[in-house]
Amino acid sequence: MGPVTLRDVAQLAGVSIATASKALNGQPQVRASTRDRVIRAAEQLNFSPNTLAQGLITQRTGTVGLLTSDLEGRFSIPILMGAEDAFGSDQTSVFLCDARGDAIREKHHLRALLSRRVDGLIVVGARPDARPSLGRDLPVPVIYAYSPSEDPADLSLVTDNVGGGRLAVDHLIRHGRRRIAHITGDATYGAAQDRATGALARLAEEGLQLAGDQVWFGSWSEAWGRSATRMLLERDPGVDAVFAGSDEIARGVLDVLHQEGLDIPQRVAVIGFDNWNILAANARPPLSTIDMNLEQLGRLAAQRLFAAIDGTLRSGASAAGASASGASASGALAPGTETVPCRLVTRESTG
Amino acid sequence: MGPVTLRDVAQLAGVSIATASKALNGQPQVRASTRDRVIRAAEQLNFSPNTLAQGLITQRTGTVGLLTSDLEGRFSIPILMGAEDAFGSDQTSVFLCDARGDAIREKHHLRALLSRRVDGLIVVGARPDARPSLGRDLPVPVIYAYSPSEDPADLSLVTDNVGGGRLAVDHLIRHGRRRIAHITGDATYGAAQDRATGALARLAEEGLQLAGDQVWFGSWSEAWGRSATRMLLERDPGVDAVFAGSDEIARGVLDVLHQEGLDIPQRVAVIGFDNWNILAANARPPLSTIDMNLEQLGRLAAQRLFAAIDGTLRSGASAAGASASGASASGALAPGTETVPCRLVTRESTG
DNA sequence: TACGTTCCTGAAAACCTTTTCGGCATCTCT
DNA sequence: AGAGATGCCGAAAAGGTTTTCAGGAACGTA
Repeated sequence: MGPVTLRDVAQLAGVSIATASKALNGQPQVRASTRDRVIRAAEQLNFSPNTLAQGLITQRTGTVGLLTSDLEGRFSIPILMGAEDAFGSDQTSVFLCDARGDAIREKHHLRALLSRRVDGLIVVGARPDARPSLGRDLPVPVIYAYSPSEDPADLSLVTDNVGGGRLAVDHLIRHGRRRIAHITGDATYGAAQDRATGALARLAEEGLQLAGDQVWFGSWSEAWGRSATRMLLERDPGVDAVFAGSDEIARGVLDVLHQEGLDIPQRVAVIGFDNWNILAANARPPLSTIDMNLEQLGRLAAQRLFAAIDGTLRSGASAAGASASGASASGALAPGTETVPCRLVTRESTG
Repeated sequence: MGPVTLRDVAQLAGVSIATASKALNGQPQVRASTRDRVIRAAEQLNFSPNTLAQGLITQRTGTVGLLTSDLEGRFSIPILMGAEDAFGSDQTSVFLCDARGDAIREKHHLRALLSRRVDGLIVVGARPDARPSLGRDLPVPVIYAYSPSEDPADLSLVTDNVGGGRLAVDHLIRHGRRRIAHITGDATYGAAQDRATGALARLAEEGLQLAGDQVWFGSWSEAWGRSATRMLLERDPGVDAVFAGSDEIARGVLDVLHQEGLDIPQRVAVIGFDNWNILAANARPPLSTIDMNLEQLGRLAAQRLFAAIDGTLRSGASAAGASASGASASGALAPGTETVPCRLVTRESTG
């Protein structure tokens, strides 16, 4: 006995397959009593429709592919969660594919997803810098999240790193800090540059100079946070606040400040970036930080994608005979780069 | 122009759909020259078969569901990665569903996955303790990873926490430590109990007592690691090694040891648990720890699942007429709980 | 030449659902 | 009572593939 099909339900209810289908899908042309009979039969048999067959005919599978290069990383997961709950579990299921940063594997996954007839794709990169586009002529809409696409014709959703940097420094200034340093990660990351840009802009508005007279670029590690802090204290012992480019770096900063016996936040305030909970919330003292709102970014990506899917379906249906203009489905997506603002999370490290 | 179908390929190659199908699937009853023509046509059109249609007829979708309750957590991700690469991206795609720890949402997801006709399921819990079974009469094989199922008829794959505890203490003993303390997390977690059990067993073999005369149960946080260490040092100042139940706790331990000016590892060695890289590798000094081999666990889960799927298909096919014994597909899985050993990762915190 | 093999190909059924459209019965209105 | 409208239902096609089975061609043999 295989799985129960619509035929079984129809038979039990004493109607045709067509009627059973209409009854279960809420089509109006079914008498109320008939509908009830069908629904009861379906419940009794614990019927659930075969989505493969549905997808085959409706040309819509209710699945999306999430193509990431950063599974172990902390970026794709919140995005995934945001996407998941925006889609709603009954409607849409998510295929998760990790390309491990390998372009070939990515192509493989892409092909597999397309042959599974996903309705759309979300691409999540491993770093916030631009990444190659999957191409313009895909049969489904694509959204790039976190890492923007290099092709401006694609729709990308990214964190507002400039705004985040500004937000961090603004917070420090509001707490009366005047001698603010910035220790951050790898200078080749656009995110590092952007955060520094935002920070400097806010300082300039206030007529302030950066403490230590430079942005301390290095690596995204606790060790770099430690050594940079030592150098900083040597060059500018009067520093009263540090904006760290990541929570990891901030942990290193805290560590050295403790060693030097400098009270936090009395003597020096510290703010991080990422709101990586395990690091920030457990720090001593708990770390104020900038949250990139990645879940919101994921939700937004899902919403945009949804809209695009509906759009292509409608336009695809109506334009089928009228136009054969372009195979691309991305027409439904307003191209460009959308920016999601950051959010300040205050804890005790800034008072 | 919709997606290219087998009909298009057949037409271009000048054969029937049936022949095209056989040619592409490596069926023997096709002349070599014909096969070539079909393959070239398929390549030229960039054909990829509609997996929905394939699944509909072969009764096999090449998809599995991964049902987790711990997405943001660090446990499901490595397992997911292990599963992903064991499946091989061309063959199998993974639906990822996060139930957020809610049983109702889990039911929802389960229903959705079944109606998508996944070939199998992997269930990953949020804590290492037993969780309710999804039930015995599911139409596909199910494997429980990390959290075992409460039903012994299911197949569960879990970490060997007892062995891990033993491994940690053994490592400390081999480095000449005799006064070993154990600070760990919530006593209601089976994992905490098991790790302690393993640790105590190894100590007993050596005729040693636990330093501080007790296992320090508390919470899985850095803060607890700090306060427990202070209490420990007060009660037993001569302690020369600490086995922490998690890397978070270990970070707290390190912190206080630094404050007290006790050299690590000279004066006190510290070992953690989890090998949570961001915490362990960046610690000062880098933290020795126990790795739970979660990726391997994921790979193993995928392999077992694969075997079960093949098994049910074959037996399902051959037994279809002969027997109508049970609807359950799990007959192909040897039930019980399989245990995956832990692995020692040595860094500088133990010398 | 007639017949039996062996090879290859194609028509058609099957998988399960949705949707269109024709048809029957029941009403409504004159 | 007859004509038209309305409400419900079912037959059938469609979606893209796999697989079975029948039949045609080519070949070898008697």
